[in-house]
Amino acid sequence: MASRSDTPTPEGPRARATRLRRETILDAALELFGEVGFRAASLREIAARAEISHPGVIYHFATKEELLLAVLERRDADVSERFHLESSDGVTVLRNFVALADVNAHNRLVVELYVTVSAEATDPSHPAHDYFVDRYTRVVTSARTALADLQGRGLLVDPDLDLDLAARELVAVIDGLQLQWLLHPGQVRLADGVRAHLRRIATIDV
Amino acid sequence: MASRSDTPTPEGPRARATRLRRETILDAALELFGEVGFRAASLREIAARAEISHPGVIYHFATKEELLLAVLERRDADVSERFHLESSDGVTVLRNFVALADVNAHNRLVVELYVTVSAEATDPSHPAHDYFVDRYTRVVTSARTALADLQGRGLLVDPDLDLDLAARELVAVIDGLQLQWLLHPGQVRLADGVRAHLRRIATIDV
DNA sequence: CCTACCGATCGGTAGG
DNA sequence: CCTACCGATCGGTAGG
Repeated sequence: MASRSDTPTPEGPRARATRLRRETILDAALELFGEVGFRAASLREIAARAEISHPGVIYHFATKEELLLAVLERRDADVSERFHLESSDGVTVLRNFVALADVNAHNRLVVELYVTVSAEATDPSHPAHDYFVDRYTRVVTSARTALADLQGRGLLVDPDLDLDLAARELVAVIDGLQLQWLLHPGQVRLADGVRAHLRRIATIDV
Repeated sequence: MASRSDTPTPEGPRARATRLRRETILDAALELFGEVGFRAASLREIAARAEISHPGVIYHFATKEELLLAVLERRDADVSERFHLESSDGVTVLRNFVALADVNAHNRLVVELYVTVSAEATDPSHPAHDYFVDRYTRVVTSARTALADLQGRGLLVDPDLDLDLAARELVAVIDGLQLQWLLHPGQVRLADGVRAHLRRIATIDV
């Protein structure tokens, strides 16, 4: 059985060194996957950035594919820890969408990773294809549930709003603005764009 | 001087064969660039799909980079021939955005190409980086000009709409929905999403 | 976690 | 527009 998170097993110096090394590799991989995508990224370049040999990377992550999934899962864990996109209060969820856009606007590497790899993963043979199909199902469902909550509370500008369409539009605005933000840095206001979109749909403060 | 387009120089059988061969190569390249991106696409695989040797591809397009730009330019020429995104009538321009989304919804290969390569090209070292930076400047400007026209004619829901933000949002909705459409085919209504977005902004029929 | 290595594949060139 | 070839680079393995 795993140790409780409030009384973790003490981490020895060896385990700590391994964990830090893995973090360094994940940092380098996130960076390169974002720059050139998964397929064009080489383990040797990731290894060089992590200051390790390329079989050293494979010692920690058995395959390049496993490394990509580890990068994505680490990021997911980080986001679900800091944001609550599963709350039952729709207003909270929508505010968290804006807050997440705001955080992303200060983390170009993460935005590059998601924009580049999600696009690459539209191909069914891509190793992260299933991951992104599931991810978008979850995110769109979360947006739809939030909007339905607002609809029930009379907080929508148009009470007959097409919730499926609107949920996908909200997610689309976030993704599309991120792409433009990468192409035209300094000219795109990520969080403002999402906020403006939400204000047009709901009579809430975001 | 080039021959007038209404009285073209007669095309000999040799020139015709060359043109058709180039079209075949461009078709194969569009397909593979869309599937795996520019960097991961190989000239050998493109050549195989065009049923030619890979030096044969290079005979027609000197480098892989030149081939990518030729694919994008052919597509641009096709779109600017069939749609008028530079009209001075804002309503026409916005209707053409919807019509273009509708056409794209029947051409998965083209959507894959733009979603995948535009994301990949956010990297400044990508051969199509400048192309996409310019392209988005043009498209966003076109949307902004159209919205400004509507504003002047009192056709906006919110007369104080932030035009820069709204123009980028419109383009973002189109791009974001295309990504979702590739990930969740059959569940995303591309043209409907763009139409719904426009109806929320302007009091026009689209 | 390193060095040395494997077979496969890459973009592009030479020569015809 | 083909065949044959070049040097470079790839993901992953063997052995320590």
